[in-house]
Amino acid sequence: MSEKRKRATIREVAQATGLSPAAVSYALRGIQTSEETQERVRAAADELGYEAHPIARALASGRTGQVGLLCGSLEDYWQQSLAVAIGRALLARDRYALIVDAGGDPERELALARRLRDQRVDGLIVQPLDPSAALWSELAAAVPVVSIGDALHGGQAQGEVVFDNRRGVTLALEHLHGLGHQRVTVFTPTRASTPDRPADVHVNAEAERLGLRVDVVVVPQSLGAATEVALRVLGGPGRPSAVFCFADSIAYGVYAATRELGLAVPGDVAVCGYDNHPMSALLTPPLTTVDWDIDGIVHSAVRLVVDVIDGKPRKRRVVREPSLRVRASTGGAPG
Amino acid sequence: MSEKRKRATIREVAQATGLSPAAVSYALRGIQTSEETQERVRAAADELGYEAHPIARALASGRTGQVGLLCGSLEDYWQQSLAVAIGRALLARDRYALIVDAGGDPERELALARRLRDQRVDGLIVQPLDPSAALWSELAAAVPVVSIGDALHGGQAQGEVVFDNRRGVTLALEHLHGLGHQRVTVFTPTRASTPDRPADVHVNAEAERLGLRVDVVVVPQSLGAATEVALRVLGGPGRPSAVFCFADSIAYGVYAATRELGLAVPGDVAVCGYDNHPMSALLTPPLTTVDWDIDGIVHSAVRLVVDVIDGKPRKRRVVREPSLRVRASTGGAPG
DNA sequence: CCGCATCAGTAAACCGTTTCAGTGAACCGC
DNA sequence: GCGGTTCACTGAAACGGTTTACTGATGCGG
Repeated sequence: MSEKRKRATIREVAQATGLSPAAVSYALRGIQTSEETQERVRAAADELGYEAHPIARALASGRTGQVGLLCGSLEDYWQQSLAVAIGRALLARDRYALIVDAGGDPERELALARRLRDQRVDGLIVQPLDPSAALWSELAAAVPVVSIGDALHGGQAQGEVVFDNRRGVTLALEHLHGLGHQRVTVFTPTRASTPDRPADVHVNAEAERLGLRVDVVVVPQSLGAATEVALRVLGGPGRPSAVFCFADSIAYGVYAATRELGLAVPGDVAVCGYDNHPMSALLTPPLTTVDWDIDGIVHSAVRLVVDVIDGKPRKRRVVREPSLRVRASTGGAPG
Repeated sequence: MSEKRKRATIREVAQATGLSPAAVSYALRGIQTSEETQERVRAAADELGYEAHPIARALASGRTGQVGLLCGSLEDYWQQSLAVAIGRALLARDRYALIVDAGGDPERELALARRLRDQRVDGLIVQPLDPSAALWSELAAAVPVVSIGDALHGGQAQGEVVFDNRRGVTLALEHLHGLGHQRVTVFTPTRASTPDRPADVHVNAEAERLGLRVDVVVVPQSLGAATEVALRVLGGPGRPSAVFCFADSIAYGVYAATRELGLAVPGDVAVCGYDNHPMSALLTPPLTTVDWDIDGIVHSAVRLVVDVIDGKPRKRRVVREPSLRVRASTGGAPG
């Protein structure tokens, strides 16, 4: 039941030190003041328990210290891990993350991006569902944008952590092809159809090159929905001998379906994922998947956005290369 | 390359309508003004593309529209799901969540709680690692606090979503006892030792009642760390016939350990979890676990915090009851 | 027709910083 | 010893809303 005592303001610190509020503001930021004054001000601030009011500071300075994080779909466990890690990394740099989730809906993605800009975030990290949307250039003009995964079209983003999805697809399909599979069903999460859409471009190109027959099926990003779709595909006639899932979370749904259908993995159907979520190694059989070095991605994205915000010029574009983790779900390794 | 055009301010809307800024402020909030004026103001605001500046609003009104969410450890997958769901629910109520992660460290928890208060969040949802810390009462005096899980001591929280952990422990231990186990190792995540600590109180009480021998082992909340501890416990002499993990994530580590050690679940060791994360049903064997109805928890917590912020009196305390999902990992069901 | 509310709206203060445009004083080279 | 910088600091103006105190007009009961 402590009384709600008012916090000290910069004016009180100014009064206590006999300086002007402006001088206190400068001193606490270590600029435009003598060492001695800074020391004196710090002492008085500590004494009074003064801490700058972040809202007032944001209004005056135009910087909120908050970064928007716009995720394609947080139903996806890997994206959850990514979001958590980014939030943590931002906090370590004294920034707060505003995490929002488009739920796989490109329109919602754009609406949320607008909302974040209207909240005056200092920067935006986005995993674009629709990299080609015209809105991105408008947004990038108002706030620094860093993209993760697919690059925004036209290079509007101030920073990019690009996934070499072409390489990822190649790794997966070559692996399946090398194991003798002729027909592969590809499960890909909902996305806006764009020229870069991996499932449309890379998959078809790579399949053609390898002489592989592929069927692309769009799957909502949730365990339940993925399970349902997988039940239909694997339970129906003309079951493929292998499936390639464009997210480990989708592969988890496939596992649920194979269990329900009594199919053996990889005996009846081989499964390959994408992301390498930690749980993937724990499944039975462990999931073969394309690994993306989440730490490096997080580090690059946060560094890019913070540097752009702070006005430091820095490499704008980082390309990430995947690697294949071969495990038992494709029969490519002992189980 | 659209130019960074300045946004309209309330003064411009006032000018356009021939009203005072105050009147515009009132009109847009639908108070103290005639219907007709409100309509006229709305039209002008739309015309100018005016949208209130959230920072300025926050400074003047003292409300930021942001709610802090302080998680015990986001290494835990269930807590990740909880955080995501709470963030989504808050957004649906036009609030942003500031999600931070104590990483299992009670001191860090308190430091972060302070930081969130200093950020001027309107409210705080917390999954307390240390419900007994004196700081809570100081915090609760400054900002509405809603606890999830263990209740804060002394009833300082303005809202509580309480987990009946005693019941959860009873369900798990009775189940294992009923299957004939005599010795159970309990893996519990790091927490401050408090009078309410479930592992200390409920487990011991229940074990005594059932005539069960239990060993409590504290485990850091991460898959890797849990695996390591489990390897030591299950690989050493005197292996228990059953383990009870106070979080499904820990059970995942146990699964990894049993795999490495070549132990059969539940044949060599039965495993029971706590949380019922969706992945738990997908493991081989599916994990028996204590289920907590995450949707209800999220709904209650968000409703409590929002109502307190909005000054609506509401039931302060909600108690959640768990149920046991019996699956094959304890041999209690066909696998 | 008086006294008292109520209503719709206004002017100004306020929220607590940062930043801009000075201003003396000290210091510099010459 | 003089013009020009640099240094350390000040006063006031932002930043863009909300809130408080007040005002004139209208309505209403008696």
